[in-house]
Amino acid sequence: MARNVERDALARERQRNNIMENARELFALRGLRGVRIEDIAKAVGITSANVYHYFSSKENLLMEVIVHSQLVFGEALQKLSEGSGSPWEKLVSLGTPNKNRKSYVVLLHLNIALSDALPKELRQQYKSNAINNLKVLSSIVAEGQRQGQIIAGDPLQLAARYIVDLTGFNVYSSTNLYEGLHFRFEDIIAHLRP
Amino acid sequence: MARNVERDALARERQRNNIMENARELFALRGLRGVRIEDIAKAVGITSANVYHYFSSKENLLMEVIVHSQLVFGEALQKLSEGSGSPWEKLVSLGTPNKNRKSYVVLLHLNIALSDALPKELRQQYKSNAINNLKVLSSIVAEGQRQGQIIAGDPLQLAARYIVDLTGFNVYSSTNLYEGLHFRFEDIIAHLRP
Amino acid sequence: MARNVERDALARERQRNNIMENARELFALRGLRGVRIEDIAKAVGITSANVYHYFSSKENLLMEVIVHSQLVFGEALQKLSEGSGSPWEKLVSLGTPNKNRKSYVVLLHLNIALSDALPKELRQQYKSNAINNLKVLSSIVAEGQRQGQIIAGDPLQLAARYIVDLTGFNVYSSTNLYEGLHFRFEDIIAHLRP
Amino acid sequence: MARNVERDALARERQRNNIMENARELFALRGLRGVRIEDIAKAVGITSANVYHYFSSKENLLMEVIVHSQLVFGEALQKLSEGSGSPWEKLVSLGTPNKNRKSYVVLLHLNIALSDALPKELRQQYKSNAINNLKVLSSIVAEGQRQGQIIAGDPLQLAARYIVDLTGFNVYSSTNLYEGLHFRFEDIIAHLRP
DNA sequence: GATGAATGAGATTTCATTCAT
DNA sequence: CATGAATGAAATCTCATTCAT
Repeated sequence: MARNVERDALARERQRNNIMENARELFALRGLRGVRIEDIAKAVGITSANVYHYFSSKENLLMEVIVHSQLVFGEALQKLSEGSGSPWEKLVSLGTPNKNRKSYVVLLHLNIALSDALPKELRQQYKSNAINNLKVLSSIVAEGQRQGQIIAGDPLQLAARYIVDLTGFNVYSSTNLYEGLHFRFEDIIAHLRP
Repeated sequence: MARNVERDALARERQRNNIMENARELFALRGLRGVRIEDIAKAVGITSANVYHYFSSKENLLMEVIVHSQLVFGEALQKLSEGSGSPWEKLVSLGTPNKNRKSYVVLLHLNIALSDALPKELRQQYKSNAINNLKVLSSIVAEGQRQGQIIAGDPLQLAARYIVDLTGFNVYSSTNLYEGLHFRFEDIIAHLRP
Repeated sequence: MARNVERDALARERQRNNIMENARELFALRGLRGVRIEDIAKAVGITSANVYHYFSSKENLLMEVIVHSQLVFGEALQKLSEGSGSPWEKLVSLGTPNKNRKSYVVLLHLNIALSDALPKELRQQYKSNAINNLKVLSSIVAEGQRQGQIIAGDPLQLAARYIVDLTGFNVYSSTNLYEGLHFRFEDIIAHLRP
Repeated sequence: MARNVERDALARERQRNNIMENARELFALRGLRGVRIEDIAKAVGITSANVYHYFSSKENLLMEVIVHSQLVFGEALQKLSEGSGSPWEKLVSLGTPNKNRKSYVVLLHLNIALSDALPKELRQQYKSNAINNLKVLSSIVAEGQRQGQIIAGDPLQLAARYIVDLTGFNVYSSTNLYEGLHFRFEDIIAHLRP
């Protein structure tokens, strides 16, 4: 019995994540307001009504997606920071496309979309999380500097600069406007090397 | 009888542009679904119904805004290209915030938001216009190379790289996530200098 | 000066008729409510606004069209009744397609449409005009009976019966549903011959 | 889980028919533009919004009503054709007012009103269905001829002639213009008797 | 949990009508 | 007269959300 309860809770959590991931992708592609509950439901393969078994409202789903995305990103960042590999490799890997790359695009979009139309509170929380993430990033940068892989300068400022590059690279890559003209992320951030 | 056909046509065109410009700002920040026709109408100072005197639908308005924005950007670019001033100054000025900067952000947003859900035809047209614009940009780059202001390399590739930077800078600036950490565009593209 | 006034009045009257005729045709084809002022204006080759120089409202235009149509039909009927030609020929000619046939189709449609959604007053007036017209028709029938061209019976009832045939024939002809299966009106009303 | 798919499908179909039948009556009397979705919804006893759960647009609803009406008429005709009773009785019953009579009037109206402004495709389909129905009718006529109840002649042509009469009779009856002057359908088609 | 039906609130769109030129 | 612009009122349509099954 207890087993079933646990199993149910697990299944529920899995479905919640499933929904959030689909929602995140859609929010990323079409903007926070450009997505209908039904779009998300369809992507997941369930009905709109069923979404409400997992999230109390669209607003709530949106918030959870934002927070969750940031959390996931933050965790990945932390893990990356603590993991093995040289700082430079870490920085490169963050921007290099792979199966997880989409998440960053999403974050990106959310950033953008956030500039308007979102509860102050959430926006504030989002901002402070972002800054925390930036600090983790800056620690990688600092370590890179120590190892002579990164140019000198305020690590936080350099981390922000790195974000500019990451952003530009991701948007450029995902819009895919100029066919034939591609970049490797490591070239984009090459100017950070000494 | 008392009508002046030319004047009418001009007034109409002016009002269309007026609406498009207001719509652009709003679409840029909130996306198609995040903007009500009434929002646009209010921004212009007319009635919702009157918007339909100029555009057949919200969807159509968006399309026209996209094309129009690109056109305006292209013209500005062309004018800049032909104008006086050093190539480097031209490149810097394009990214430096001023009353027109928003337009570029918009272009950006539209690019992104609409990578999905855009009529193939328009997307194709958009792409080809974008490439034309890129060519103009590359001519500025080439001139810069001739004058020793820009590093060597394929001008088109460098122009694309410039777009990456411009994009990153614009998004970073407009999201305004990390208060206190700002950049000047000329620093962002400094790596293009010899 | 007086000349000009007259001429103006005449021109005005002509334009009014022009509008009414176009309106009648459209009302006939699409129903009383299926026509927008702009449809009528377009058919005439003027603007919607200009229609209001001739008719105070759509409602008013509709009324005038109805009354006018009936009037025209009544006059034609009267003239036919008083004209030369045998009664049978007269009855045949009324239903036989020619450049004026459309009017009858219109009348027809109006009849139908009238069954709903029209001011009581107008409907009443329309009905009484219709009955007057029926009486004129019945006088032709009666004359036909005197001349041995029409079967015996109450002329009014026979006239009504004639209307049934005329209606059926006109609708059948104008819908043009069964290609290849056509009728001549005189065959439709052949049963009225002795 | 607690859902019964078959039952759901059936209920849906029933509700769709319910809406279509109510819509048909209204469209018949007032045409597409003369009927608001809310009128239909009210007649059915549901909300306007709910109508869109079953039909994608008012236009679409009209189309479906047209097709459906024809289908229903065709089925009734077929059943009548195969049923017991003499051919003559069958022909008479089709035109004799009863709870279903309105449907035919509707068909009529739609025919007329839509001769204009109807998608070519639908119009074509409508025509071919109409001809099929006419053939069924002609089989009744032919049987009537065999039994000596109908005059000689091409059954199809006679069936078409019957339609003229039916049309005229229905329109005449439903407009109700000449009070006191009524007909029985069997008298209208008496000329088809030998 | 999952679904289809149903809804209220709100956004888009239409249209008869007015008005300044 | 004639027109294009503008509008208010109303209709169409969308969508997040609830509910019975």
